[in-house]
Amino acid sequence: VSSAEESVKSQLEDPCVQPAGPESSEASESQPDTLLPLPVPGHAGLSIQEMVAMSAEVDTYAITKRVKEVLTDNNLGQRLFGERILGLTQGSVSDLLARPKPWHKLSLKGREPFVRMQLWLNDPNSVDRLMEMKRLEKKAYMKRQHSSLSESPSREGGVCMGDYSRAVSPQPIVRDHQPQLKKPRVVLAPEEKEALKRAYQQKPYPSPKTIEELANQLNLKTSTVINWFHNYRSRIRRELFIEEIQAAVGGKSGADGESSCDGAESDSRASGLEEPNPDEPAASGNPRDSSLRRKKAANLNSIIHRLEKAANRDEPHEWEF
DNA sequence: TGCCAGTCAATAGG
DNA sequence: CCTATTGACTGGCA
Repeated sequence: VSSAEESVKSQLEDPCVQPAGPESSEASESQPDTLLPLPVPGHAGLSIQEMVAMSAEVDTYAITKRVKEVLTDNNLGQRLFGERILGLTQGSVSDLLARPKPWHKLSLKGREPFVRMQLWLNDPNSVDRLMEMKRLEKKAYMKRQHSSLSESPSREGGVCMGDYSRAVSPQPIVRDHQPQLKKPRVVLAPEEKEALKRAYQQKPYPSPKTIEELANQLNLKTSTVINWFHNYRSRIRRELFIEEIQAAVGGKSGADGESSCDGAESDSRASGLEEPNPDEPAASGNPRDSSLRRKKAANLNSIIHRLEKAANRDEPHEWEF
């Protein structure tokens, strides 16, 4: 009812709206802390959380697609975008952009990054600002390199604004030895994963006892097995969501241009919910499962078909209130 | 407690 | 450099 709400709606809704006011409230560009809880410039001081709570349904798939285009078109990396715009790390951004969950399956927290992306896309100056940040980072980096070359590799004095990001400070370490005191990071062997997947298919929710056994057989810590099951379940679930979001279709008007169409045949057809079926890893083995990709591609055709169909029929949007 | 969602962050490929 | 993958962690729930 409030005008604020109206503004939020229009902002989030149309990927092409232009904010009336050329705000330009230059918002720092320093501490990550300054960026994150941003009150969203140009929005009556609304916090993203508030906006997230009010925002109408958003097409996460369309947004990520657009973001990917803009980033690649402008040579902007996920790290920069993630740290500066979303407040997330590169890996998270990659994951988010590659497998966005449908809006209705997201929690409030999970919607936040998408609202930020939408806002970012709607802001005509966003790209330039990011490029500027990139430039500054590079400059700072060069400066550091230079100073460490010409002088003692110690401090650089605060010559430049403390801009570069956060966790980029893996420095003080080395003080002592114990190079291995840093968790070795478990890397499961292909056969171990195979075994776990087999166990999963037999029982997605293994009892503590079963987990214990598996851990023993595979020589893994039980926590590793537990984590593996949690992760695997959620990732499988997510794959299903993705198919759902695409099939569900919200039939956005306009939509951007076509999409590439792979020339892949559609043999598709898969059993029920199998999933990256364990083909033969044998021989030279195939480290990465790409069968999922294939399957997804196969789905694409039907999805596109449905999208076109949906685009025809009018959409009964009814957010209201 | 166990589950899940969202992330982090190390690391493997390019 | 950059991106994709993935084991582990965190906070919320019930």
